Amino acid sequence: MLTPLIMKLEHFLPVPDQAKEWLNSLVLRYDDFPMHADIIREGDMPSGVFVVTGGHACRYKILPDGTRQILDFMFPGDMTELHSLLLRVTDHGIVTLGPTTIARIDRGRLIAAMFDHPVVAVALWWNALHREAILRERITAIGRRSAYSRVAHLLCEISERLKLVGETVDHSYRLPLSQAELGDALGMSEVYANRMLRRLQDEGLIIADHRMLRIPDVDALKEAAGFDPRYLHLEGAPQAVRDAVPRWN
Amino acid sequence: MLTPLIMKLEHFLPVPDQAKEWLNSLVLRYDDFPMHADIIREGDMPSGVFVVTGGHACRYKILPDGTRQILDFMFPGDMTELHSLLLRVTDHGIVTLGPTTIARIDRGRLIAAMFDHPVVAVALWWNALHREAILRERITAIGRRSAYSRVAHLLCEISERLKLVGETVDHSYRLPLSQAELGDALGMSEVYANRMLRRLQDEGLIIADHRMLRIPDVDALKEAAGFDPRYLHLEGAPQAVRDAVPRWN
DNA sequence: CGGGTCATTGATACGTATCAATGTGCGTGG
DNA sequence: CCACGCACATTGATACGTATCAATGACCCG
Repeated sequence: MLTPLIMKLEHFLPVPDQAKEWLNSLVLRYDDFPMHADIIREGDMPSGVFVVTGGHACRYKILPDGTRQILDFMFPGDMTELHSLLLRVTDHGIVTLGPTTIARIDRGRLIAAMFDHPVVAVALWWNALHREAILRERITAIGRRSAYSRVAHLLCEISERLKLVGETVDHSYRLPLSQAELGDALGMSEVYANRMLRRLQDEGLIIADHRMLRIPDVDALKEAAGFDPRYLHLEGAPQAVRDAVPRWN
Repeated sequence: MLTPLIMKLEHFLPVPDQAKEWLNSLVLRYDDFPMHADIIREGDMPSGVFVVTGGHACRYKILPDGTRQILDFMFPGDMTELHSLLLRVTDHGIVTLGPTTIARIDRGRLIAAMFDHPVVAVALWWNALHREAILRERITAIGRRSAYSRVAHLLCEISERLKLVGETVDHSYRLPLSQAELGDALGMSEVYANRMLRRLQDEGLIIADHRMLRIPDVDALKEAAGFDPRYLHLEGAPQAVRDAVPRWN
């Protein structure tokens, strides 16, 4: 079931039951991947659209010298774009962070029938803008924030994103990353990522045990991170869009 | 006229004359801005869609400590997304780098009538993917490349992007940036950006005078940059899309 | 119970920021 | 037409953030 995707879209705009069923009907099949399995390799002919329905993955690039940059995370509800239709090769790979389930989507029907379900089309469009905003914020973080703030910032972002799909319980969640992966995502070394995490703990901003993370004082962590959640655009659709929905059905 | 936008889209897919006229008919008016003028300020209610038709601008964010990160450049032919329709506030500003002309687009007609011109819809979609790929590559560069490679890489990217809209003459072009702006785009200080440019010159990889830039040996510069142009997706539409176009008209 | 992945810590090297000063070109007003 | 001011480029000296290397410890799974 595409439940996480629907949960996410509903934060933007209420999705009618009929459209939910339609979305679910686009699933061709579900595939399970083990930890650290490539779903897409850079330079592949892009494959179809898919949605993460369980587990966690990330987009990444490998540089000539072998280092890796993680570009973005894919949590439940996150999906790939239509690269598959419009491009000849992918410019990045996607790898699982742990055991992961994806739903493969019928691309043709998705495109063709989005016209029949404008609510969904609009919600997916919002989703694309949301994703792009996350990329921009990552650029800002890596370019201009200290390592310390960057780690804090990413922890805030992950918290918000997991909350969208119900993977947090009051400001604590299971962090689906190793410290090496955290470093690769933030453009720093594994060792330094460790030190920044440690400092956040020592200062009481987070409580981490194994990979369970608790944020005792959200505002304090946001302060350290310079985190302003507006870039995630979680306020829901503007009134003009809500007003237009009935006309679309 | 939206000539630069059309030039760019045609690198992806031939655009019928009729669709070109239609695109041009969407322009509500043209606005001129002087150097260093804000077109959009962060936190504004997003304004409509616009296309840069002359001059150069950039998207940016300002951090709490006053530093700036430039997120992306907007060259002729580059346009804003439909933030205006779906979001409540913008998450970044847009400022001109020099005197700049923009074409304001009739958003309503753009959306409504894209259905009538699927070729344009698809080309604009490609354009969005192209832009997103640039953001991902910037993350990679800032996160994992040395300052030296980053500068070289950006010079390569700008060269390719300006070539798309006819602003290069065999591997030389006018760089529309100050060194401070270069630093802000690449997450480094102005002083260090200067030093890396200088080193590129000393090593004969670029020839720069004022803001005219010549690349005497493109392959050498690409080598230093670790630049692989595939991420720009300039190969044009896959055959499947080209085949579908006649059906859409 | 052994081997592997992941977390942790210390010592040291190096890339890049910062501060401060000087140089260069250019537009503007007197 | 010159002189001034201003933005931008350049350079040197120094401080500091972060990478790297290397070793040890903790945990998990088969």
